[in-house]
Amino acid sequence: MCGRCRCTLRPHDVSRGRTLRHINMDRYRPSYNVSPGFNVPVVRRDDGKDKGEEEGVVLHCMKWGLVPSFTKKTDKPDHYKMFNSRSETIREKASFRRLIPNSRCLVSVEGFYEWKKDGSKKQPYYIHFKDGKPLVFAALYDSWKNAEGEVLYTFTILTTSSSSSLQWLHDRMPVILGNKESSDMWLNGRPTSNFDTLLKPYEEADLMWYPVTPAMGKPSFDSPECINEIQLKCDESKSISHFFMKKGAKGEKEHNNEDKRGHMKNDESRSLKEEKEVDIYGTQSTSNTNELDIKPKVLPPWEEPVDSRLKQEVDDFPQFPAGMDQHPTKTDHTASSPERKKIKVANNVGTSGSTKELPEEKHELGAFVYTTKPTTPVKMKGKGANDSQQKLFAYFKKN
DNA sequence: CCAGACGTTGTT
DNA sequence: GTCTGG
DNA sequence: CCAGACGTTGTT
DNA sequence: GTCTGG
Repeated sequence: MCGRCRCTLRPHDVSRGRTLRHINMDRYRPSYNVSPGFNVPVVRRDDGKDKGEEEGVVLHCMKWGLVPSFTKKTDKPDHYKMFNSRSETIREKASFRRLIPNSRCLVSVEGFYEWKKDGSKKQPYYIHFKDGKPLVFAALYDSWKNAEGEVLYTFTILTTSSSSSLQWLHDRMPVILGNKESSDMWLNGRPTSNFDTLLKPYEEADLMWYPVTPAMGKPSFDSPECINEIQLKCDESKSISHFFMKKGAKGEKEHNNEDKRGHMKNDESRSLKEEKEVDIYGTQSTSNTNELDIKPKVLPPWEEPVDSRLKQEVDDFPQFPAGMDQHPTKTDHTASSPERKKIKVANNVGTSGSTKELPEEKHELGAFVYTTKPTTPVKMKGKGANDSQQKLFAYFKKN
């Protein structure tokens, strides 16, 4: 994958010293935190037209995130939909297939970011070449004309499976053209060429990486700080262990049943700096074990845990029939009057209810009959929702 | 014939 | 634009 | 890709 | 969680 990168290169670096004709380069803004929708310089062929151009190659600033030429003129361009394209399937996909013969281009960046997922936690890493030279990505571009007649050039970065050394971080990586031969082939190859040999994971040992501040996750955070290496926090269990160690008596019961493998996993990096010593015994200084975030247990309604008492109450309800997604009304026909026990529940919450007229449908479930029909939505969360409603909301979120 | 799609990623 | 599906 | 929101009627 | 916005 490749959804964020650093491109602070000078135009001269992108064109590798060649003097190329510039197109829209005034739009280029170097950035440590480039995301889809940004203008990025790409190198592409410029055959056909002006014959006098050097090398038939231009340096063209385009927006990252492909908007196919057949996109409806009235549509709002969405650069996040196709900022990547799977190299394995570009020959099959209508949006990419037609670009392979004559719309290949090269994207040069100093490095890119990848987020490692650990359960619900995400840690960004910066990946770059050991010697700092630019990474050259294989890309495809297209142009689209909007309703005003303005032409928009966009590109998509090809992806492939990850190299063996990056597999731990992510299962996809951008297609990196690691030498002049391969980048020349992608740029200058004949329209009918088979480019399969280029569209492979980059397996050489000169790709390096290290963890960076999670603050760069915000697309507006553009600063050299994005690529500063950070010291990863210790493994959760270790931190907790230290927390208890400090408070409790030192000679007390040891926390021996913790996962002892955990802290090694989080320390993956391959950086220019000296190899870090592996802290096998967890005796590393606590100096970087920053303040433990002890959040007060005040959660917004949509994160509130289900109250066990109410959950029990709701669990007594039979499951909704499959496909029921309207606001059902439950009627307990075991009661003497059908109207006596009518409880409205909602399983699509947070929106103002459906207004379309739907026929009433009945679903029998044991002693109960569920009736689906458009009703005023039950307020389930936020200010104004009562306690019971919020708990119901939590319940339905869980199921 | 016309209508409709046309994409990747990840997965709490 | 071009392919697939009805 | 990640960040950020997640809400409305009627009127105390 | 899930949707929208950048």
